[in-house]
Amino acid sequence: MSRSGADLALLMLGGFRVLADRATAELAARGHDDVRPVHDFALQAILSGADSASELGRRMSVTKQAAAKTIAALEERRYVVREPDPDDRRRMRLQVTDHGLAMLREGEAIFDEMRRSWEEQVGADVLREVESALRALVGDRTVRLDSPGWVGHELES
Amino acid sequence: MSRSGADLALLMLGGFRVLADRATAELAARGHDDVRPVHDFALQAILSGADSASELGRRMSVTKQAAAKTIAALEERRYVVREPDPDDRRRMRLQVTDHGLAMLREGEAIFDEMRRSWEEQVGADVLREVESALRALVGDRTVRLDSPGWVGHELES
DNA sequence: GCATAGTGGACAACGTGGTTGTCCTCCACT
DNA sequence: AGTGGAGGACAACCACGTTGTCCACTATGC
Repeated sequence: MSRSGADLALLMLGGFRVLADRATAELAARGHDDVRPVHDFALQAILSGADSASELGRRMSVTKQAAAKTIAALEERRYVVREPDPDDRRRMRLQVTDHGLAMLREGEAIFDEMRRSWEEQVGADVLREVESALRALVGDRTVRLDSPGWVGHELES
Repeated sequence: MSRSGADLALLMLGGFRVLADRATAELAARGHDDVRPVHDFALQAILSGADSASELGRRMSVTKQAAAKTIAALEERRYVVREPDPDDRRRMRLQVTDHGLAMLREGEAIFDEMRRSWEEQVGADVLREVESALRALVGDRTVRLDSPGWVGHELES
């Protein structure tokens, strides 16, 4: 096979999609429907300090407008609240709600569980190698999440 | 770190994106601008027998409408031509042009070269393990390519 | 031979998650 | 006080999917 390079790329995309699709389904099963990993990741970023739209945009390497849309979605689903910043009247400070924290915890557990089960399947040392090899490939780049659509699909069972 | 599961997913996405972005840039540098890996993959599928919109849709696990749009893009860029099928007057038979073949060859070479260089970086046996571990995760699922936007960005250098 | 079911394809409307571009408010600095 | 820059909102647009509908044609069954 001479498509090995392309296949490899597809394999990575496939791996991500499998994980993301399962996580979406599992999250839905646990009561957080209509949530996709983007939301989880964004929430994570907000929690770890990206408390404004502009800042969130920077962290996720998307425009502030895109970040604002994500935030609007999160707000609508009650994962975050926005309140005017008393110190800077331009800003709307973001705050993760309890509901958001719960979702975050669920997401974390789901992803960790998937990792664990894969580890069981292929072996701990192989997984370690996979991770470090991927890290070598990806380097220090921030992983951008601007991938509309990649995750909004049903499992194909 | 307790985000290891989520990080792992992100790592895969990141790996894919690094590969895809580089391929896009490299393809552009070689005269095929405005081509993204989707096009390469679709062309590949057409070449290997998916010679109609419906069939292409089936192979790529998208609707025939989506496939038709991809085909329209490929046709516009002169990578394929559509001509009426003399035996079945409903069909428009697809044919990859020389220009398309050239792009395919370039794409292949680029992906293979990236694979080779990664192999050099992490070692051949590690790469083999990565591939088989990923294959174990992905399973027999067809990797869907319905990932709008994931690849149309500039490298961040 | 002919009605009916199914397939290929086109068109339109829509959804999602991005992008630019513009504008306004407010902060910060000279 | 005036000016530059940051935060944010709004609108238009793009890419790439999705449904839904419709038509032309093929294939099948009586």
